[in-house]
Amino acid sequence: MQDIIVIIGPTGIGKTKLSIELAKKLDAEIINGDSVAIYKGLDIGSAKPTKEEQEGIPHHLIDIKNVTEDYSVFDYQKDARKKIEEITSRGKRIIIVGGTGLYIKAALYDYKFIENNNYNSYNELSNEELLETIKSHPNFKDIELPNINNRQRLVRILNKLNNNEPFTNNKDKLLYPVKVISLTAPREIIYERINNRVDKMLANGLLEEIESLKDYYPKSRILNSGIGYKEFSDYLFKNKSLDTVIEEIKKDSRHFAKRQFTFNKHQFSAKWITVDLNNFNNTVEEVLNYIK
RNA sequence: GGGGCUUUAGCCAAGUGGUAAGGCGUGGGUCUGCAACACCCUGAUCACCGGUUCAAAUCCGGUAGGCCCCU
Repeated sequence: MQDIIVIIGPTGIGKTKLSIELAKKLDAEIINGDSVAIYKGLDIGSAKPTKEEQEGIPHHLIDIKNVTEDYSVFDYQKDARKKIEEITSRGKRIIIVGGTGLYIKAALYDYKFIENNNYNSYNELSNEELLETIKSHPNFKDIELPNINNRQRLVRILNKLNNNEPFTNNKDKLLYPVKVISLTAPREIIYERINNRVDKMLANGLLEEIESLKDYYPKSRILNSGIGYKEFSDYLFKNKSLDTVIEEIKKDSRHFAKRQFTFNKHQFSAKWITVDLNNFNNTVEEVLNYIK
């Protein structure tokens, strides 16, 4: 099997563009690695490539869910692995692109999840009590515990213990041959691009997209957590000003980009490439050289 | 020319005698079922000079910047 090309990097750095250029030259198909582009209708705010921008390259795992549906790493792991097999069997090369590091990592590495678990949110327990319950649980062994303030993770651990799920840690075991390209650029430039891109999204009709989704907000997890969407909740249902919302989206995107850097730096073993924003072809060439 | 107010980290800001809250931003980090998630860490001797005091960001005097009023 040929190496899977994986393209990661902070939001707004040009991952999508690079993936399409590469796909054209390598006769590859693209698997989306972005947790928001999974959803139908979230086009502008997720910076999903339009049909024209896709230039005829097959794109997978885009628009496969409705905003009212939930989707998780586990689902992605299954879907992505299935796509990898499928595309490989057709003899085509694969490019995985996206900003959701955990999704991509869980698909490529030997992360263990099991089917059908029961989930309890333990609303009646305080964080302290959660921690105590975990520590005194019969299945509790040497598990690394998260910070006590991290309720979300504590609840997950307790659920794992109850369901007797494995805690095996195979995060360094790769399942496929890969070449990971991690895109970077000076921080100030990325932040500037992010700010500009948000303005562009609004000019391209983000507000209309939001209005069209208004009815789904109450019961959609993704609309209340995705950057570029969640911030509009207060605009639609309270009356926060549009300007404030726009500033929040920019801020959240900048923070996100920073976290992506951290994740990519420590969770992947990658070839780091500084993007040439003045002449993107140089970057494409550089990546092609690396792949060959 | 006279009078009053003001000056705390990149920004906002609490603190009126016992040795500097907090928020934002920034930077760093964690990461196996919400991951565009959740969470952790991150900074100052308080404009400057001098005085009072065992002890001053806190009181007194002066200098400088800012704001306001009067002539």
